[in-house]
Amino acid sequence: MEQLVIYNTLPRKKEVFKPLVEGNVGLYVCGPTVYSDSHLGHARPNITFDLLFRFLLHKGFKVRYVRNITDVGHLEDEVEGTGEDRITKKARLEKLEPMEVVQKYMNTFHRNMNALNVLPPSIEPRASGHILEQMQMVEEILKNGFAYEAGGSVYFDVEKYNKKYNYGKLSGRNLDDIRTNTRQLDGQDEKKNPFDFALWKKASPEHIMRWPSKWSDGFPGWHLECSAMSTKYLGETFDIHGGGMDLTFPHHECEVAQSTAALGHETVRYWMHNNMITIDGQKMARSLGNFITLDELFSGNHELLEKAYSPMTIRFFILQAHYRSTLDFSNEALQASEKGLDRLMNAIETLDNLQVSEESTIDIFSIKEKCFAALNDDLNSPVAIAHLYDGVKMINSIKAGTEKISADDLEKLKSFYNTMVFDILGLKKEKADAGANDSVLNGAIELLLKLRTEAKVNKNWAMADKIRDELNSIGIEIKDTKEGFEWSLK
RNA sequence: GGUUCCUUGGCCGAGUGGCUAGGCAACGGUCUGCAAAACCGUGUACGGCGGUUCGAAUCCGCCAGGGACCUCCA
Repeated sequence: MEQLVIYNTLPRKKEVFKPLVEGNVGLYVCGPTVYSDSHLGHARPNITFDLLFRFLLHKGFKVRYVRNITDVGHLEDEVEGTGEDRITKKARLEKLEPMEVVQKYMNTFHRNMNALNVLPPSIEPRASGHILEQMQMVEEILKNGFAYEAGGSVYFDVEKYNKKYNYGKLSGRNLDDIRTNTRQLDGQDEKKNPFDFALWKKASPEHIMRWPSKWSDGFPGWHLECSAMSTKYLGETFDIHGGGMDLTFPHHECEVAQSTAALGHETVRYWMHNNMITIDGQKMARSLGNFITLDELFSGNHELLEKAYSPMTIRFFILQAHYRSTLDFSNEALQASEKGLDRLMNAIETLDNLQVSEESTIDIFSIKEKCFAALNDDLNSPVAIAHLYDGVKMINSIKAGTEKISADDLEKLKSFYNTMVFDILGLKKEKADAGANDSVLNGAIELLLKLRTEAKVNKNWAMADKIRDELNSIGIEIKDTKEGFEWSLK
């Protein structure tokens, strides 16, 4: 099979992916901060890297996929100097224990991801469970001279680090630009420079989430957890680190700096960033308040939604755009995905009822080859899907009798669609199989349709149409075929 | 303001020097008692203005519009 090429944010170009240890891949992806419901934007990185995970598995790699849960509160409103973090604040608003908030939204996140058919990662570490590792890393950075203690907090010394290494290399900045553009915040006089960031933060008296340390009762800085946990589970050097583009700076830049400062070398070989989902051309974000939660999408319960959209519609919608492009939300676009997915799935079902011939008049091999070539080219799922539709046309043509397929090719084609659509793209059937789980219903409908066939034989069109229309209105779709009829639950 | 990215037919979205993805919608046809589904056919799109080139949506320059990051963010 061809080699996988991925776009690496660090050199800003596509590179052939070669794992550090042959046959094995270490993958780390920034997971959610669990303080509110997951929204459409969160679906993107999870589906993107789920595709990567599945594709790597398909290629035969042994993958350790680590995706963290951020459940340690971090400073939210430094301007006001309250020092209150998101999780603590939410806990007060909802009168819950902080860990209760964490559990609640983590459960929702898992439920939503499961609905989207996102495979669970190999390890899902929580920041709160790795305070020790984070403190050890602070210790290392202090020892190496790239951090300083001030008033019970520990800050990363960006200027000093930049003299030896290059702060800004990932996000394409240099320290002079950052210096002139960093907002001057209040209550930061402890820092030598405004762009220094906290490794350990002393907790204010009202701050609930806190851990004892040699510096103070406090909590780790936000960027630290990913450095500490990726190193712990994937080693001092690992293959791929993923996350949303909005995390490139400062989060990932700080991660690079911390890891380098602690270990003396960089840890990540390939950085991958997915683009944002937009709404009216603007990024969908919790902070902007323009988000639609996944539960709202699944239920249709939101003023911007014309209807409910199934999890697979959402997944397909996301896969129909390249992960490095922005993707604009709209009802029209979602409905187009819904119908398109339906057509794809119908064609796959048709594969089970095709007549085989001696010879094939179609070329199934080229579709397969093109699909894999597309995915190998930086996970170009939209192009792979486009080729799948060429196959849909073939399948329907075979059914219509204008093309032929041999038994051998049919088996290959089925196997390919199963692998590509279900295993790699991670789509699944959502429609109930026709009455399969209810033989009574099954029999009743068959009976009605036989009566309808009789009515048709007698040219009693009114009766035939009545049966069809009324079954239709209760959610059963009737299609007449040459052989008689087909029906399915809508 | 700094850095950076984008602008493709009615909508969503690939592509990125010549071979004019794909989906949805629309129109015409085939099939059908009608319908649905399916199939066949139809649309010559690349923000504007210059330049490079035999040839540009694709490269370069300028202009216009929009976004992202610079603060928490997927």
